Amino acid sequence: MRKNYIHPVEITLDVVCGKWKGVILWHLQQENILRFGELKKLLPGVSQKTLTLQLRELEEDGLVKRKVYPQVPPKVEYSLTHYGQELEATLNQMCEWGKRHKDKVGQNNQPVSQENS
Amino acid sequence: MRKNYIHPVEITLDVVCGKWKGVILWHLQQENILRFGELKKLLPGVSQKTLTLQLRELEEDGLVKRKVYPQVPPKVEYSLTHYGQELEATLNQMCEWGKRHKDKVGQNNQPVSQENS
DNA sequence: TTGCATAGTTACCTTTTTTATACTAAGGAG
DNA sequence: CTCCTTAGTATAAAAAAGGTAACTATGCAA
Repeated sequence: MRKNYIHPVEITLDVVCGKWKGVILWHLQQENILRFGELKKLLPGVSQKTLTLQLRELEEDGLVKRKVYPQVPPKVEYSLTHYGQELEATLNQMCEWGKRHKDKVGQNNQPVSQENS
Repeated sequence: MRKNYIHPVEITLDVVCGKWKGVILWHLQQENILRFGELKKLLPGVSQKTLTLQLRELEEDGLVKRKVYPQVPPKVEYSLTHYGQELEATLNQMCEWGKRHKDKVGQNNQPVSQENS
């Protein structure tokens, strides 16, 4: 157990709050099955290490299933578990809110004053 | 924007992913208006500084309104903005998922409070 | 023999986030 | 005059998260 949660929303946030987890879950929801390399291409900027770690945590939290094919070169497929699939409504809500507010977020902290020295 | 988002869900996660932000938003959604000290009591374990910082970030992201009464001792009231209120559906979804899976994520969990959505 | 393929691992480092502790302002009560 | 109140600041420290670059395994193809 990682934490004494004060409220159920924290449980959800806890498993979903990693820099890339939201997008990972979203893509797995769309595509059903994705290989490691496919995910990597879908997340421009992730490092191998970070992607591995995010996937391992999602797996540990029971959201993602990891299927390893005993081949060389390796082949690993990721998909949502039943638990992960039940996040669909939440992810959709987050997507909707995000779309509505993408123009709003973070516009009041623009460091624009470079006029005088 | 603070980041080059590759998907709208990231926007939402970005403004909601702070250690205490989920519960803060939840309580503000329930109570409409809360003073700083009331919030502090509702979040056992939070430090003054962290609570201040979380609230400042929520304010900066346009989710929370801060109303200062020019008194001594000071009185400051926090409430959700319209933007913040629009997170209601998302928060409710997260709460529901969290309740369903509190037994899954970490087995030796203390029971979470059963406030209703 | 060399090189390529995939899905990692490892060591090291920087940045971000959170915590702990002490301190402040200004009026009213005693 | 001193203490109490609230909503913070200031400073330092610790912890967590994420990034970079190099390295691994093993079968196959040239």
